[in-house]
Amino acid sequence: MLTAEICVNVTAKKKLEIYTYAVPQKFNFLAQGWRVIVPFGRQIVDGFVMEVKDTDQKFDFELKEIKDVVDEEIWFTPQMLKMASLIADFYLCPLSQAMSLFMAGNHSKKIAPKTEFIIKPAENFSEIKITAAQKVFLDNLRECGEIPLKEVQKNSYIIKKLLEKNLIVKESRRILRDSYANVESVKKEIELTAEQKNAVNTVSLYIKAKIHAGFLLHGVTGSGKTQVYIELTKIVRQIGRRALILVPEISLTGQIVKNFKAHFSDVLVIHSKLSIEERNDIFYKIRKGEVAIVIGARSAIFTPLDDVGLIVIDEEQDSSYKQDAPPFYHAKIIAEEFAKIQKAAIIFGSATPSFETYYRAQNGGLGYLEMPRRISNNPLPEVELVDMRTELQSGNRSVLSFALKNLLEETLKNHQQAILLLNARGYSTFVMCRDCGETVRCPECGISMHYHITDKTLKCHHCEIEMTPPAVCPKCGSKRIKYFGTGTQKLEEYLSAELPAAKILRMDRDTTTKKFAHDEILNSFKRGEADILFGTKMVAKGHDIPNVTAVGILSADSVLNFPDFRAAEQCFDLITQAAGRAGRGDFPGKVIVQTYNTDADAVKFAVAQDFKSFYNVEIVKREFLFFPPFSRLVKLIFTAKKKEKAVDAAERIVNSFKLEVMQNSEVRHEILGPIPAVIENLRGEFQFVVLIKTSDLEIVRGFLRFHNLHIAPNVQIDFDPLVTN
DNA sequence: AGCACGCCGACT
DNA sequence: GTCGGCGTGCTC
Repeated sequence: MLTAEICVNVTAKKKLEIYTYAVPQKFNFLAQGWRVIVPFGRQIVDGFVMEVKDTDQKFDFELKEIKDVVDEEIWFTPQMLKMASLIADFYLCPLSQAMSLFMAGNHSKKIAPKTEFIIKPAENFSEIKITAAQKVFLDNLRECGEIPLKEVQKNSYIIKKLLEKNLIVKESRRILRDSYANVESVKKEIELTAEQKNAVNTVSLYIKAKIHAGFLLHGVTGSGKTQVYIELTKIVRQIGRRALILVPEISLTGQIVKNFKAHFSDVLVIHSKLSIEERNDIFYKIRKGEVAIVIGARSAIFTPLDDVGLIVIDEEQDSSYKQDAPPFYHAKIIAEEFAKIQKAAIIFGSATPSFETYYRAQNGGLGYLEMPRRISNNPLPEVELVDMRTELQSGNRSVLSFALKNLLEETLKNHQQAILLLNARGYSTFVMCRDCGETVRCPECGISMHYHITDKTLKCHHCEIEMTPPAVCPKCGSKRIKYFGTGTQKLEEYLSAELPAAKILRMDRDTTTKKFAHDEILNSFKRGEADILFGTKMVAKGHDIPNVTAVGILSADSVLNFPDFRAAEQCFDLITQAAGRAGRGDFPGKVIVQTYNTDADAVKFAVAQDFKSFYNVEIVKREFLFFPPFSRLVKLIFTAKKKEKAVDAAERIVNSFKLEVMQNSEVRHEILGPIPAVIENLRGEFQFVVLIKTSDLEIVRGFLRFHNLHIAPNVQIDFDPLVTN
């Protein structure tokens, strides 16, 4: 009897996840890597074939039969299976969860490829008499080779007759969708700077020799990192290997995709907004070897792409490379493992590298390639710091300082463009009762709700809950309810009032829900259809618009106030990125940074555009506090309906860790907590956080396994968390 | 995820 | 004594 070992794809964490199923005769072609649909308990779930055996073994239970197959071909290559098991081991997650990363969403239904009918001339046919019209049609078809049926529908009678006479045949053909097929761009041959050449030459040695090596490409904004990626991809193509380019978000892919498409024909783009069906088509093309270059957001590492010679992680410090749901993977870590397996070069590109990456580059873990100058020797923009406290004292209660307002007016007069960054969307950022000080908070998670003026609702930006604003204060009954704080919607109103001549364009999550909304907004701005682009941090990233000469950062410290050890690093990054949008063309740029916190190192050094000094100051604190890069972090999140239960479970683990690991360990560990999570009560569940800092991740992993935390239902494990609370 | 099994508090 | 609370375990 034919049996299959199936890894069942159910969300629960369990001890066992491989089950034996009977293979019905009609599926006797099944082999490792197929996706199938199986009955499991009372449910119907999808599963992955790990092994097929022909056995006469007796089972003390009755085997169930595989119900159906999902795809038309094997889904998982051996390479993908290897990566999945690596991920499961590293992140202590179920294998099925790791394997699910290599698919578009979960689906326990068959996916039919999109097909169309084509007609083509029959190969063997006997000469028979046909009408003149039929002959014309047939000759034309022989000329073309094949024609989709729907394009010649008006000739349906002729086609019917020709089919009857066996002179043509009808076949179904798979259609492969590609929403980026029509992206076009002009190829520009550019003379590389000395630093670009040096970077290309260094890395290309490893690419040509097919030796794994990692590099930090540390280039200031506008130094031409993309061109380095393109030159290296050319070398990869010359030796017949493939390239994988990871970018943080879809908003960023537009620019890079265009640049790559100008140089290469076999580029494909992957991101999470593609439909399941289109993603399937893309995987099909990759498996068939028709694709040499894949560009995409973090999930683009989960493809069948093989024989990869180069992996690029652009803007490697970006937080979107980390998944914020189990298994909490970081694309950087997975990409580097993939690079080792492939013997590929991996490049981490950034203007403001993460401290972990920079530290590795300083200590020999990565090659260090520096590009401290902009291309064509454009100067970095001039940056001015404005203290909003003195602004307030001199009677300016507006969100725009005098200096920034002047700069905007000046920019408009010169027919140049400006970008404004404000890290809050909605109209007002909080709603408060003037009499008792009560603020409206989200009933699910407890963070303050933002007022949105377009639909006159309060929205929680964390769990997207909406409600109508209260007419009277729910606590004291007062009618004196007021809206405070400025979000992008209020800024829009303010800009129209203060600068009536300016055409303005808003970009935040509310205006970019559609598939290509980012590109549309940025392209419109690039064509000069607006003078000012303003919005949340997505306005700060990646794009290259030569006519932008002014940048305003309305509240640089909004990031700084997060209670997290990486807050300063992120604040520095945001200011640098935003400032980097200015002065990329023929005119020099000017940046105004507004802050209430002029003394903060992150703000000071970002204004001076001095990454290295900032790093040198900040890294000392990291070492003292035993934070990364001096330790690895593991965050445990304990959840329970009753507060005491979550706390008890967390405390037991903290005590065990101290007793079993810290007391007799030769290397340094620290454990903090349990502390209530920032959002303590999420959907009626209490969350408590325990943070482990360690110099040996393997020891911690062993401890977690020993206590079965990886299969405990009320615990989430986050390796290398981005935030500690 | 669902659903059965099983061990402790409030009721006819 | 029993009805039902939901904590725990199982699904080839």
